[in-house]
Amino acid sequence: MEKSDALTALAALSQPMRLDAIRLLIKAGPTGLLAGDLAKALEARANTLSANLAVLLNAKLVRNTREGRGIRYRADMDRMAALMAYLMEDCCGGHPDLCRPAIADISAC
Amino acid sequence: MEKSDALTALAALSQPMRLDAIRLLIKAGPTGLLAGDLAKALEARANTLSANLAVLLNAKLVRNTREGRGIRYRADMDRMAALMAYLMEDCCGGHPDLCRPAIADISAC
DNA sequence: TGATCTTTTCGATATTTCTTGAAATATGGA
DNA sequence: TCCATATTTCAAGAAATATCGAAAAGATCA
Repeated sequence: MEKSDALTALAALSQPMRLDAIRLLIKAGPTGLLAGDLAKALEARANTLSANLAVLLNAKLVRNTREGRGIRYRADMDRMAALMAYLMEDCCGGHPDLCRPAIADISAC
Repeated sequence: MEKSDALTALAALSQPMRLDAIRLLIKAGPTGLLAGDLAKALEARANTLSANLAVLLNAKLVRNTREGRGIRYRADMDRMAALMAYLMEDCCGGHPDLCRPAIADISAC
């Protein structure tokens, strides 16, 4: 992951509604959630949530697919894992091998 | 970690100079870096860097100690690990046990 | 086709954040 | 004490971001 991608992802996550949204999507797992259900769960207006989901989409932290009238959102777990790997890169005082395996395991969730 | 702590940490990380700074500090390990050396490495003005380090301090992602005329900064690896754990909490579709061990390992770096 | 439901887009305003120059504070040495 | 070095604090202006109401776009069903 490149620096600009990490910055975009971190900025996307650093907003209350978006942080709640992605955690709900992560919790929901591969099934994901419809935008409308997410709006209900978050007690958010449809247009505000839509704007925030667009930010998460732009950061590639979520993906969406149309499903009848609704649109289903899913968290991109690989991207989340890549972000965390970027943050911890070169940790352990120049001995990254001590950290990498642990980080790799997260992407297997 | 609570939601407000995670938001503060993510906002702190989502800025170019601060992201570079914490990664350098993580790379530097327990020794950390003097503010002045960090400023040179980042080619940043002292006051701008100081403002950004204050944001990282407020987020508790770094700590500082005076050392003669200089001030030494160190990354708080426990806090970084806690942030990542918060992000991945309840992942794996309600079976967090699959993820927790991997995340716990990161804090051992 | 027309009615309805779901979601997004647009335009405006309010708030927050970033950077900078100037000044202040703290430490160590002559 | 006086001076130089290192870092922070303050105030202000520019830029980015969040939210809202209104309206538009896409999809389904009678």
